[in-house]
Amino acid sequence: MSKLDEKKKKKREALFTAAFHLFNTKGIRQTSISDIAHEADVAKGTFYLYFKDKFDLRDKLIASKATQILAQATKEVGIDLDHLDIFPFEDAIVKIVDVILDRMKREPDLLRFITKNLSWGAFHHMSIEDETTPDTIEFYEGYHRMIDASGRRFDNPDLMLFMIFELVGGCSYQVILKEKPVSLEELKPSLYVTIRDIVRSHEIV
Amino acid sequence: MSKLDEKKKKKREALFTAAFHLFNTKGIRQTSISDIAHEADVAKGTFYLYFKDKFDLRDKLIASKATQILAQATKEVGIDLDHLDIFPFEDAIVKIVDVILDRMKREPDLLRFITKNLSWGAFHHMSIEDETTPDTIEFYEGYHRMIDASGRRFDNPDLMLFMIFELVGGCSYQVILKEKPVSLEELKPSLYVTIRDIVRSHEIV
Amino acid sequence: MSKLDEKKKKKREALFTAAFHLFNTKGIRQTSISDIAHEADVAKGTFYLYFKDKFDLRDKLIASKATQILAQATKEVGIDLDHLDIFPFEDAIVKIVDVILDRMKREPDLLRFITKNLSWGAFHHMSIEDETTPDTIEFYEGYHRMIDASGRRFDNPDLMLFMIFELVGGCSYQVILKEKPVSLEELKPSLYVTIRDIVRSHEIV
Amino acid sequence: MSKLDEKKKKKREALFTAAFHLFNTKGIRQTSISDIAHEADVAKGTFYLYFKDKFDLRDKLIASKATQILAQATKEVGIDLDHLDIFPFEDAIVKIVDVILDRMKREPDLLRFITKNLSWGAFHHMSIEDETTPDTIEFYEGYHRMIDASGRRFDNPDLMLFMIFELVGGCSYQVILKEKPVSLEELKPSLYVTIRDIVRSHEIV
DNA sequence: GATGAATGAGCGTTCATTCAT
DNA sequence: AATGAATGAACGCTCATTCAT
Repeated sequence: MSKLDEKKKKKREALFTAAFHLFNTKGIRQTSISDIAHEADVAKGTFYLYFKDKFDLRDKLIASKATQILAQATKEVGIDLDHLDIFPFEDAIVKIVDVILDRMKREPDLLRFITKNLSWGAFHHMSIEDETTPDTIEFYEGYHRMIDASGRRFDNPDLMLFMIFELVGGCSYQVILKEKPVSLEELKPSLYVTIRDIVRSHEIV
Repeated sequence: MSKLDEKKKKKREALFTAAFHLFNTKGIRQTSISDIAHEADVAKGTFYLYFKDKFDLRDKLIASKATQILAQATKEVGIDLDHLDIFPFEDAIVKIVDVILDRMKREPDLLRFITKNLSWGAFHHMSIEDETTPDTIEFYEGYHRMIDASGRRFDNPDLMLFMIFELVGGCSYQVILKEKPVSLEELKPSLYVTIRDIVRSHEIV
Repeated sequence: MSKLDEKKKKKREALFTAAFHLFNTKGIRQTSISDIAHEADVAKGTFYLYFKDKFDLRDKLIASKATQILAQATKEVGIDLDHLDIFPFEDAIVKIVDVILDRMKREPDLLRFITKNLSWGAFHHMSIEDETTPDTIEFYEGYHRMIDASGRRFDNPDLMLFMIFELVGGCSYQVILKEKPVSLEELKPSLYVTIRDIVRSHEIV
Repeated sequence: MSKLDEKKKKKREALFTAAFHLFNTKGIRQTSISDIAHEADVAKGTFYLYFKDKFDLRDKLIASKATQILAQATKEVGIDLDHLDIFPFEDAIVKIVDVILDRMKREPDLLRFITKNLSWGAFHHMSIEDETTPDTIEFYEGYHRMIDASGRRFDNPDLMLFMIFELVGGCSYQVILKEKPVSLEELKPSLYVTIRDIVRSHEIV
């Protein structure tokens, strides 16, 4: 990568960082492009060299963050697709969710930002675009490979994932950020039982 | 109610209707107070006699709509709190959800508007404020009375409701509005099985 | 007219005056709406209550000025439509042109502003809109009445007027503002001869 | 001419062509230097190596186009300055105008562009600058040579040319582009009669 | 000479809010 | 209570111009 390209990457990164901070601090609506540029230490016009507008930036930011979270969680769990029998499928899913929830607990800003904006649709079609990094694996693909490796059959794996996704997403926001109606540690057992129920109820025996 | 009070009620209603229409048509951000006043056929200044600002109106609109939906659904299902044994508790919940989902299917605007904004927190603390009408029953209270009447015991009824709420809310948005990843009719069986699973897993036997 | 309407009229007038001055001083391109509002002593936002944008104002200004000039000139010449035989048709036209040229000489700003923008098309279709004042007569109509009253016949009165119009308009700009290639007094005889030639060449004998 | 000079000429030409196209398509005001550079396939910075700004380019473009039109028309008419008696002076002028009008009819973009911007002053002082090509003759000079060759005397040849110029310029714009108030073919006879009238009225007998 | 990333002043426009009527 | 003209801060965005490469 040339020196100039590196500098461009830096600027883009700076805008990302600044925007993420401001979106979380003041909310997206109260954050002006001026604010972002100022915080990123670039001129206002520079913003427009990288993003169409505030919402373009937001979308790219979400895609980038969400992909990264999923990739990192999957990696951290250390699933071995070749020996998934040791590791029952449900356990793998629950573990990934657990890792993600813990991370969200540590980084509530990330949660606040992601949950408000990420949905199944966005996720499903998320073209990881130019945010792809070497260690990014496409989560959705990985999920299907996990199912194949598990040797089990499900009537509608997409629906199954979707329901887990929405359940986890919906619950975690309230619980982690407001501790309402219960704390995260209180939620987990119930949540994981339900995840297992969802998996079980979709299995074809 | 005096003539004047009636006229005021009308203005307020007109503002509600106009706002609901515009929020759904152009989105809340692109809707100005000017737009709302214009569509409601009142002067701009009049808006401020009824609402603090656009978001005040939105919040009151949500509370009003959500309460009304829940109340109407509960009523339509015709639960007899004195004979809930005839009517197993899970069936009551599922029925209510079913009625709501069907209504949302018919009124996607309502869904779009509500889901984007309503969450457990909002719901739980929803001060029904001045929107209460004689036939509005507080859903949350009703829920607890249903549990009492069922004669069964649950470890954390609030958490149980919360999980059902988030699951249904999260899934319905995507499914009804985008038919992704499945159609509403395909979702229902899985969803209802999971709701029953949630109820069962919270029961103390 | 109510007091409020009067105030509105004043504001509009102030914007007109300010814009006319600035357009002539700095040119239309270099004049910002901010400038106009500032000079008119109104807030920037007020501008938009009266005009769509700078060019809307310009168009209305042109229509207003042009109509007024033509009306005033026609009036000043004191043509008696009932006794146009005393006053040969050519003489009437030349007299009107003469009055206008003299006025333009006195008010070069007006010339600068009008000539750059006014053309046959604009003139012909000039809906005098809301600029109409009691003493404004539609020049175009008046022209046709003059022809009728003259008792003479022309093959294409519109073309005749058009040619005179373009000739006078084109020549006057350069001559009055730059005194190139001749002075106004040197131009007049040639110009009037040509106007008479144009009239003569269109007459059906 | 060296290879490098040729390349430079090409760039300049490309900028001219791009600008002419864009000025006609979107209007001069809506055309940015960025647009021009992009369409000409050169970098934005390169623009400044050839022109001071947008208006510098425009002026040079006008000069170039106008000169070329006049030169080409004069050439096409094939006036023989040594035998102008065969070819009465009026006929020469009318012929040149005729050739130009026909060309404008075929290339309305050219007309739109030229007329809006060219006037006697611009023309008279048009320093043909670096646009001169071997076959370009200075029209203004040529005009005076034509008069000399005709053996006739005029009181003010410059004024005469000026009036013809403004008359033709003013009329052609409306007529060719809008066909108002008459078509080009309907205009021509009247226009040519008036041109001859102008010439005659300036002749010293 | 050519490039195009970066700049930042400046523009048009919107709009919540006020207040005299 | 109702109005809607007036305000002016604030915003998104453009773009001519510069300059390091």
